[in-house]
Amino acid sequence: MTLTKKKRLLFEKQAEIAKAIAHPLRIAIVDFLKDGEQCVCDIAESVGSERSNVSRHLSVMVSAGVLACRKEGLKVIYRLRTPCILDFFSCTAECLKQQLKDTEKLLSTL
Amino acid sequence: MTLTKKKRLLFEKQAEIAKAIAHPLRIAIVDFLKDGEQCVCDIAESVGSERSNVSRHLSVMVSAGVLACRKEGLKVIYRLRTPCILDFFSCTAECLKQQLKDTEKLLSTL
DNA sequence: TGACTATGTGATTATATACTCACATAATAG
DNA sequence: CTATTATGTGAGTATATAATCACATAGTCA
Repeated sequence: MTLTKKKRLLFEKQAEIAKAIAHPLRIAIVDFLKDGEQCVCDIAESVGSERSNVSRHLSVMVSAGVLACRKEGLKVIYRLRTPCILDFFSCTAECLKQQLKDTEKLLSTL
Repeated sequence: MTLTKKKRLLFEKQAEIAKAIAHPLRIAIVDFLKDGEQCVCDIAESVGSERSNVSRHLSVMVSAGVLACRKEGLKVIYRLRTPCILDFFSCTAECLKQQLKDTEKLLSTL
């Protein structure tokens, strides 16, 4: 137990944000929202899942502070709250590239 | 089902990477490793958890491609494999700031 | 008002994950 | 060889998460 309470709390918050995008469907949602806000029904159609399920995923991401939403008539429109979330995508790309590179290096020694 | 197989696979990989850091202890580990590689025993002491538990968390992160490791005598030394993972930390900071800002805005209307 | 549409939620079930303990493995030193 | 240390793993339990279905709510329009 060498972590301070402050750090511990920060790490929990950070983990909550990471958790909020740690699901293929939620990644798909974030990807879909990168070009602008969308309603639940369009999001559901885009990612190919039930509305009730999508609605739950959306609320998780709102709770974590990844998404924000507003009502517009019958619809609820969701949007990314911080564009930096998209940086995560380029990092994952780098991770996957690095994985590929390491695999190639391993294979070349055989 | 409007997602292509290719996108679906990519989103799964990305989610796996996100999952790999979506835990307070794993965030703590990544934070500890930002200044350089470390062995399991030192990591365990730093984050304040059992070695067996830490070992499991480490293997999850290696599988996802977030960490890499090497043996050195009795010890196994872990390190971040892609520095961009640390960018996630600044993004979460931005998310938390934004949350605070929104809360303040809400309170000011009362 | 009633019909319709979009969204959210309760309850259930299935699955995944985390933690602990005891034990196994591997490297090293004597 | 034995003892020691660092690490990893199997099994069990507890908890968290996801998906589905049925239903509730809220806004719109005739």
